[in-house]
Amino acid sequence: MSSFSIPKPPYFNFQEICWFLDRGYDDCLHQVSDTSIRKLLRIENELVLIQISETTADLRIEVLNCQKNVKAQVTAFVRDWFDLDRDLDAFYEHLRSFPPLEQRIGQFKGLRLLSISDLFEALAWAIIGQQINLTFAYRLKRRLVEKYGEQLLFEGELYYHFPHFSQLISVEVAELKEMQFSTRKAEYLIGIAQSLQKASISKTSLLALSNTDAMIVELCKLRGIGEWTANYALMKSLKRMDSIPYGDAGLLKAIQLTNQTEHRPSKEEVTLFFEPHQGWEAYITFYLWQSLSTKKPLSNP
DNA sequence: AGCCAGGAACATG
DNA sequence: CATGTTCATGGC
Repeated sequence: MSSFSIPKPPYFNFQEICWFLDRGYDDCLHQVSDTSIRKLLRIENELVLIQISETTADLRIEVLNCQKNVKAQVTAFVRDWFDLDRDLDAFYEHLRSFPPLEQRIGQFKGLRLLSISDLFEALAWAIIGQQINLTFAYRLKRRLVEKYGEQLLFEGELYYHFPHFSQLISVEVAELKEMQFSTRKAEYLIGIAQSLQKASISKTSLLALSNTDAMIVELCKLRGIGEWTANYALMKSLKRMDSIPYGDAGLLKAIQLTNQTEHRPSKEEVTLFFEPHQGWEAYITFYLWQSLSTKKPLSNP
């Protein structure tokens, strides 16, 4: 087992991150305990199980199952996953000018936007989550991952990795329907896997575009991807800081709570809400989601 | 029991 | 262009 450290940036709250990752849902892609997070990575055709904990100044990374030197790749993954390179000082300085919003999300200082690096995983997770409650969405994701993903048995525990899109390209709709996917979700997932296989869309091609709006246009060409899904994927996978998942049920609820209005905001009101916050839309959305979850004590390992 | 969940496609007016 | 319907199950 190898281990190494990554220095914590200013404003880093490990506990807030653990809370976001473990908001009472059954996420099969990481395990959160009192003091550490475990996650299965895929690095150069190998499954690598890592455990992340914190010391005063550092994040401590332990590679649990692998002898190879994967420090560079694991470090890169964690930096991306935890968004460690973001300067949040500027964000919190900005929030000070907006008391109602700061009151709602200022308590989450040090929470960092948790990314989903793989574009297929981000899109698939968004499609699964369309219009259903999160409890059910996590259940569907688990069924998909257990059937088509990769797994590693370590010390009697099974750890899972999200399936690569190539695992879904020749799946039948009926197969997914058996797992209680709706026909549409099944069609969307398979179709998007096929689009990625054909390379008619890719993270690289999106990154080559100049702005978020152009990326949204490209993503929305795919069946099953509308404005919400496109923005969600841009926020979680490409880290477009100006992406806004318009229409998101949680976002609308949180904006209503922030503005203390009687009704859910219209799209115009959402645009108006974010108008003064250009460049921090994704972070504000992420923090607003966190503000909706009731924190529970972390479960024992 | 009924309504809404981290929506989108498709049909219709 | 604007509105209505459908999807599928869970939680409150």
